[in-house]
Amino acid sequence: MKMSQSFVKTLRQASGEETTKNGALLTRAGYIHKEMAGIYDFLPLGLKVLENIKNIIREELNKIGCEELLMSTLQNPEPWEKTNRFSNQQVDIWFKTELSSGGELGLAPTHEEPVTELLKSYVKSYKDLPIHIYQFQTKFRNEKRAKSGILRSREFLMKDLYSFHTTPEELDDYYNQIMQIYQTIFKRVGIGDITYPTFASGGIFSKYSHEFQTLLPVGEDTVYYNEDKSIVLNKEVYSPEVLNDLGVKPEELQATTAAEVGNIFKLQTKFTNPLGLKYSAEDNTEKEIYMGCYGIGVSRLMGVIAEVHTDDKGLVWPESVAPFKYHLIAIGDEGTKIANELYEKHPDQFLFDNRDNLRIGEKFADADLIGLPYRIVISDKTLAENSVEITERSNGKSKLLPLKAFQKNL
RNA sequence: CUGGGUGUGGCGCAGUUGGUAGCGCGCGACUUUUGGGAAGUCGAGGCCGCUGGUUCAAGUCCAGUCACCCAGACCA
Repeated sequence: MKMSQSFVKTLRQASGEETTKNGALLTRAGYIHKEMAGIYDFLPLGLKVLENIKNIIREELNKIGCEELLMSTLQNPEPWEKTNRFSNQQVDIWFKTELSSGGELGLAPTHEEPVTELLKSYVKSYKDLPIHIYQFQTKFRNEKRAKSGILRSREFLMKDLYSFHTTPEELDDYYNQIMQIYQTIFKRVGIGDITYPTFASGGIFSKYSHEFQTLLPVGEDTVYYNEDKSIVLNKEVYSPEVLNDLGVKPEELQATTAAEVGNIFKLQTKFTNPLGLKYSAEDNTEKEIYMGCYGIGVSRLMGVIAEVHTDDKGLVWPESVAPFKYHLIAIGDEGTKIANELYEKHPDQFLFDNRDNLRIGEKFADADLIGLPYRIVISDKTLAENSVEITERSNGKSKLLPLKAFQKNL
């Protein structure tokens, strides 16, 4: 991407409305733009980060045979009425709209009902199970208080996976498998060391669900954790009974704030029964289907990664999710010529700051702010040694690399 | 939703006892600069969130309303 051709500009100061690092830095660096409270646009760089995160999740889920689909956002009230989740009294975060003919519609806050309803058309026999399907989809939740940049939005991107099984044991196995996969995903996007599976309330059908909590000052949950035993539990389930269950004593736990980046539930038959999703077993009797759901807030995850990976100069993206690997800057006529050639050969690898008439300091400052893993400078100085200068964003260390060797590795 | 705070050029802010709006940055043109956010000259840009009221006169006072921020509550 050539910066001269992008409509996006970096900002020296973020709007005072953004009080968190993720909100302020992502805005200043041109990744996101706020429309309203909790409603954001993802600009070209921000979209690339989202896509990188999505691809990591996709790779991991596809490895274990999950199928991706894309369901509708507009919701028919009927299935939701069967589980008593369409009324504003029961679920107070609905955005609702209507057909021109007057019928009421909802904008999906989650997808348990429609996905269960969908499968009624396809699941008949034990031979059709298990099923694991997921999507990346925009969800709408009318939060009373959106806040913290893109950590708590009213419109956000979510990965939601649903699994359907013939037995509770099979659901348990699958749930445990997802627990592992999630940890791989969070590791790959660069927050593995501070993200923990966390005991949280499991609703009526299972004692616990698991949240994936990233320990973070701006997080809105309080969790208790014990690093040695690798135990983390949400404040909402903190009780003598639960501590006993988990085998920890109160004095072994430390309280801290955390941001929830994922949540997995064993739903059992909570949705399949009321919606009438059943299957015929080998003996031709009708049987219940056991369901699980597994979410990752993708746009929130981007915010959490941004919140964690920063320094006083700006963002410091992990290479796995960075919008580009290299931030390319040329100095002088010859440097510009070589940089252009390099860019034309590998346009996907570089964010090329080819803006005219900008002082070099400004370009460096923007490179730091935008936070790509490596900054490449090509100038008369480096070309005198047939080299480029490569600087790691994470530690600021620079070295010269022979131009040919650098090109070879692209 | 409760409590507190804030809405004034693109961004950050100032605006006194009511008298017709200003600063910094940014933006445009030109000149000189060019390895860490340059300097000069000239210039553009504002229904002071919105609606109503008081007044000869409202950014300023009053009422209503919308939006935004913070804390809390909520988060299936």
